[in-house]
Amino acid sequence: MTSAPTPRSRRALTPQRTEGTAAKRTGSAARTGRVAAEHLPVARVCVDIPLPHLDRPFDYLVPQELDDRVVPGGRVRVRFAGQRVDGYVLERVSSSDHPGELLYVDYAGSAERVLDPEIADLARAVADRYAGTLADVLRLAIPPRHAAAEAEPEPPEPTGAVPLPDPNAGWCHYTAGPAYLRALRQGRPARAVWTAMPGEDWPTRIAEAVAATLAADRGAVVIVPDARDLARMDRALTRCLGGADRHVVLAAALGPRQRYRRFLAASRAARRGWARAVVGTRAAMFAPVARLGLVVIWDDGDDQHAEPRAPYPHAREVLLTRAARCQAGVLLAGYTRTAEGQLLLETGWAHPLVAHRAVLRERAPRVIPAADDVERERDPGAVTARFPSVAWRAARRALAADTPVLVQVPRRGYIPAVACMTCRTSARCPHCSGPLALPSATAAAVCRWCARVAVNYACPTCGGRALRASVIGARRTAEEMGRALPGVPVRTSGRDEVLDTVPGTASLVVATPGAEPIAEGGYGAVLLLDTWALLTRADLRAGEETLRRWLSAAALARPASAGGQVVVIADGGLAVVQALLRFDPGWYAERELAERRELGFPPAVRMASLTGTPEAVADLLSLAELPAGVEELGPVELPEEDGRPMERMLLRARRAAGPALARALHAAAGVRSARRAPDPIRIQIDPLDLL
DNA sequence: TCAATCCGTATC
DNA sequence: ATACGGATTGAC
Repeated sequence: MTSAPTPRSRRALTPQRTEGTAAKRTGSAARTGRVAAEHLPVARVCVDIPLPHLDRPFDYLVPQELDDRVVPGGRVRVRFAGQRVDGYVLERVSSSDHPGELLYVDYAGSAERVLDPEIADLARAVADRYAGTLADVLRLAIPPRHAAAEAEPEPPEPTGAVPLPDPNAGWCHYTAGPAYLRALRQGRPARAVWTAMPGEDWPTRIAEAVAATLAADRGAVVIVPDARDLARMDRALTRCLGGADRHVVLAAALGPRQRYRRFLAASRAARRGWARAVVGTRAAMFAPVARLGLVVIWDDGDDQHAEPRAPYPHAREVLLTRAARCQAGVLLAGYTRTAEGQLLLETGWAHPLVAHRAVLRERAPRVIPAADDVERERDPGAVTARFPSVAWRAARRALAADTPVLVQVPRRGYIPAVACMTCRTSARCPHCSGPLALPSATAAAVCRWCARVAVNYACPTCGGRALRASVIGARRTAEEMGRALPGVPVRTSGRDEVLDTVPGTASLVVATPGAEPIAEGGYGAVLLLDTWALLTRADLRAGEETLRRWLSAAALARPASAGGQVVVIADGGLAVVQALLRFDPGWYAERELAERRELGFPPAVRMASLTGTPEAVADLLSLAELPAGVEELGPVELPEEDGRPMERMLLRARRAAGPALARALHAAAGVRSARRAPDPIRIQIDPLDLL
């Protein structure tokens, strides 16, 4: 091309090309002697480069010899800015709008269509929502290629009808339960927030919902937090779907080959139009499924559902987006209800599925709150001191009845939070409602969000002026308790070793939250210890999270009629404890959401956090054309990284301004990366850890 | 007047 | 990230 004064405008007049001319204007083609494919010679490619300003398709010519391997959704290798990079073919088109010469696609390994069109579309939407790039999302969505797995033979299409679930088996105990199953059976996009009752066999209930969906010849995606839940879900699906050939289990932990193999199985089934179920941990939220009719997420409050890699999407949000785009049903499920679930109910987008009160009373264990007296904290080492007599009584009673006892102990390493010395209300910034921190024993409290110093802080609840950082740290109590209860077998289940199940006989099971084994017939007693550590976590979601953990442990107890007791060592006046006592997480979620509305926290608002060096954060902010009404909080200092100071800034916007906020941040990041700004910035939308 | 270097911009 | 073009600088 000769240099024109305004090449862009001149080239814009160039008419759309046919395949022949497209090939001719490529100089490199003449040199290499390559010829473009006759039909649809242009491939629009998403190159695997994470730079925000390159987050758009690039066009390449398809050489004749690769005609049948450069397929929409396939992988290719292309030259980009002088380097060879991988990319995905988004589509094949007859001509390009690109004014310059097109390069040829270098290489296409196989014609396997790993990027389903629905997923490409979803990935774009997710990237937009999270101010990220399509390439980053595709990296989360598509496992790395493993060539050997592509050559393996495919299983045949399963034959025979899916057994129909009985809507009166388990779902009849929930308001609108049978109607929900019926709607799925008819292929309607029924959306529900389900609060499972204690003792519920939730994998079976979910499997029934999946069976109803498959019976309507639509597909389903089920996401669970961890491998243990995945194994349970797999078993339930095998049982309810009359075999293992109608669902695919996906998990990152499988290893590269198995992982790619399973992904291919799902992908090929979807391409053939076989309605199937995919079940997995969070990466499976992007698995291709034909005619998606239902998305399910179990325990959507579990932080395992938040992807730690850019652009940090949350499985709940991805699935909701996906369902909305596909007209699919939704089942947001858990023993508890998140504020996000509550919001879906209050906007009328989803319906509640809650247990009928009478059944709940029948199934629930008895919950006994035991006062958490301040005295004990002076002597945290002594088990007996941490362990009120009510708890000992409940434990001994359960053991005497030859039933197991579950002891839930928080994990170590919670960040100390600041609370009122007198009434223990968490201390919040009077200006922005962020959490306060005590930099040192003598210094005044500082807001972790807006960095304002809270001088003369007064507790809004009791007027107290003294603050203290709660000293937290859960000790392993297993041996000590074992010593106190001689002759009783003691088991532990935690990070290092997670037990799936324990026998229904007298034993002591000490577990950290999320690692509680299921006991045959249920636990005779569940003891919730060191609850102070959970309740005062320096986390906005401390209350919700505490209830979630308590309920998942309490749900494993026997019904009160069979002697099941739950002892929670906390003040019975606290709302969280009240919610546990009444087994009413819906009530708590209402309060929680109302409070977040008042304080301006997600999901009532959209938040964005910007993390980086102070210069980088300031630079990004100066470039970003933020929508009107965005509130800037901070910045606050973070610990140094590689000897460089780091800070974090929060942006608060109305939910409706969320897309515009993400767009503005992505655009600003694009400008920065285009001019090779040295320090990167992490942009997170609605991050879980809003400290 | 020419080469070495810097800066900005595009990457198909 | 490179890669390239145009502007800028500095030595002949």
